[in-house]
Amino acid sequence: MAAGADEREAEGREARATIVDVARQAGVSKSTVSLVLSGSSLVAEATRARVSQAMSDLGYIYHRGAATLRGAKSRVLGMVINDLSNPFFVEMAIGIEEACQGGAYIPFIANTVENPVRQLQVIRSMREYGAAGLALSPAISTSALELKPLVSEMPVVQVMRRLPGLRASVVAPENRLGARKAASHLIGLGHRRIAFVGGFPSMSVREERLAGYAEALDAAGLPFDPSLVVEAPISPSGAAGAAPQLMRTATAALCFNDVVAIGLIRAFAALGVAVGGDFAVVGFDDIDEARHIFPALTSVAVNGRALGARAAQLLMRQLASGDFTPETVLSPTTLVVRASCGASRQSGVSS
Amino acid sequence: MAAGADEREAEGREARATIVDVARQAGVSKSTVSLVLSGSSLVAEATRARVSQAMSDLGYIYHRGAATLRGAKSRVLGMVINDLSNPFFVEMAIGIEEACQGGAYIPFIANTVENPVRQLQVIRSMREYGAAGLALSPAISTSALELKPLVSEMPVVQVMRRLPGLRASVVAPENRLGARKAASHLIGLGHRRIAFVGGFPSMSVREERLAGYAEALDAAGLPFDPSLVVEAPISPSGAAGAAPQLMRTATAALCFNDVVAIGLIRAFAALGVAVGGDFAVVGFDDIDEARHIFPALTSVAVNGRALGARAAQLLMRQLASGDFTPETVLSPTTLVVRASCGASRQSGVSS
DNA sequence: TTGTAGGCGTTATCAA
DNA sequence: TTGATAACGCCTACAA
Repeated sequence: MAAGADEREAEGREARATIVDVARQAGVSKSTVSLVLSGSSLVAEATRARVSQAMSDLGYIYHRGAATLRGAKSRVLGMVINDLSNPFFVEMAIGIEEACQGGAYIPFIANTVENPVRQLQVIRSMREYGAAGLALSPAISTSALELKPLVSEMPVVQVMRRLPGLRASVVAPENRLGARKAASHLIGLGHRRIAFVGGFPSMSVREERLAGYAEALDAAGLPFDPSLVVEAPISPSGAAGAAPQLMRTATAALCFNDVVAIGLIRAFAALGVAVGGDFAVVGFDDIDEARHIFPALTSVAVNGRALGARAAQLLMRQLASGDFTPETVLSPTTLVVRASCGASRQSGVSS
Repeated sequence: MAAGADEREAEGREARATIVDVARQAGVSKSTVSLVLSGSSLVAEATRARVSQAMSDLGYIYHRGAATLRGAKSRVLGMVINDLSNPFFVEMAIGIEEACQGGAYIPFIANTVENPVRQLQVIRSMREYGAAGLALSPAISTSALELKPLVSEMPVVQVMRRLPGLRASVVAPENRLGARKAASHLIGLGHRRIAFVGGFPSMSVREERLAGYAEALDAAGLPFDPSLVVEAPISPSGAAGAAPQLMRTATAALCFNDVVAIGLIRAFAALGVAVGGDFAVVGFDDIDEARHIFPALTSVAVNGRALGARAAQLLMRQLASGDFTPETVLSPTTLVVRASCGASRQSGVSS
């Protein structure tokens, strides 16, 4: 008895123990071990204990590949995130993780670094390994066409960003409304030449925020001046390049997001422009640093953690029901006013 | 012919296509398809093209579970990270990812949120899914004993932190030397009551940095005063609690890391203490924000990205050679002097 | 409550 | 250069 185990211990590098080994060690059949593994109530308590003991004696590791082959359900969710160096997406990822823990799913993260090719690889890998579903924050200039065959028959929730051609759920903030609120606030403070800074035309989130910006101008009877819409990479340094131009052509900037806004504030500081006084800056997302930078950044709060949690919940609900019909969830935003927009000017302006 | 495919298209929810389906569609045997999949040069170019066409026609997805069952090697590396909300570990993760791309491995990240139980789950999952190796930055108060059986027969590289009882490679910065340099710098600036702030005794990294701090005091003939060693959670708010006490008992603080140091600077700002003037603060890691906070933070630079890259390279080398003998790699640190330590005091002090 | 007998999709071995 | 066949470890019947 237990000859297999002895053999194994004799050799240096032992082969992975299987349920057959465990069964032999515990003196039961492999079916019984399988029942123990699946937590069935059909097994006698004493038997279960013996089997568990055998498993830890042998260092048994469940072989999920074999299990999914036979049709078992996977408890793994893939999180495909475009840019983990942006704290907002880290918050979102943490929100997804927290929600998964409650639902007994286990999320694996992959960071695509805004690289569509890498994103393709990563999603393919996750499918190959049998992920049950996908939470996807697509990389910039992702092709929905390329993604489609990879994600068929699998529940996918797009978080934050959305791909126009992809038939999949969406969980996103109300970008248009949020941007409109922010721009209206700036207009209310007396600004007439307000720039929109950051991002590139292909980005859906930017289109939405830009639309809100345009709406606010329109509602106030202000002209939409294309020269005030400044494209720039979504990075602190990306915004810096735009600063010299902005200080000449505008009195305020609504930034694509906080990363851009923070870059702009730093660039202005270097140029000797007093943000909050000479120039108003508003961001989007309200990441943690917005509170701490000087001057504190006025921003449209999105709550990435809640957004991620909602996405995970939707995903798990679809997994549980087996109904993958796409849904769209928009979550509201709040304008958080701080010093960077020079709210103190308000009285002066309204006079 | 191709009846299976027709059937499939007739039904709504089709089953996953297998190599048998592909073989039928391409008019070859499944062995040939397998050869194409593994990139064998034995297959005629025309055959390969036909098979590839069939695969994309059917939306074929490789079933890695079945493959590993049969003994194929996995190209997945597990990255188990303790805290992604600390930018330093994000940098480290990005470094690992970048290095993996070069080596054709694909890394999946799991964030354990400093929770050893979750860490156990996550590592178990990665093993179950057949990860080839593990880059592990252990959660606080991880039990090496519990981890051991989970990671046997698998190459593991510990990054940044190390578990005393675990027989696995280590890639870490020279914490002791770095802390010693930082403390010596403060002593050189004339400080005599220097606190060490943040972390808890069980953490290996803290022990090393604390040792360097003690060495510097000793070398300068200063006493080691346990009341100046302040425990605190590794978070911005954790350090804040210590601030009132510190402003009474010390003139400088060497912080466990930048997150703590930044929290301390903010707390001091709220208390009206001028950091860099009344009080000197030094951090560790040199995260991006250290440059940008006011006053700019003096910090011991670690270069998380390089650290991560080195860990990944070590892991991939071990995977390639099959020799998992533990190695230890220590990478040097640099003290980056900025305003928060009040370097301007230097002349005054040396006089 | 436990045991027996396939079969899942893939790869390796051998034969053609 | 390609095809047939036997595992791999697990799960689901069904039988005992």
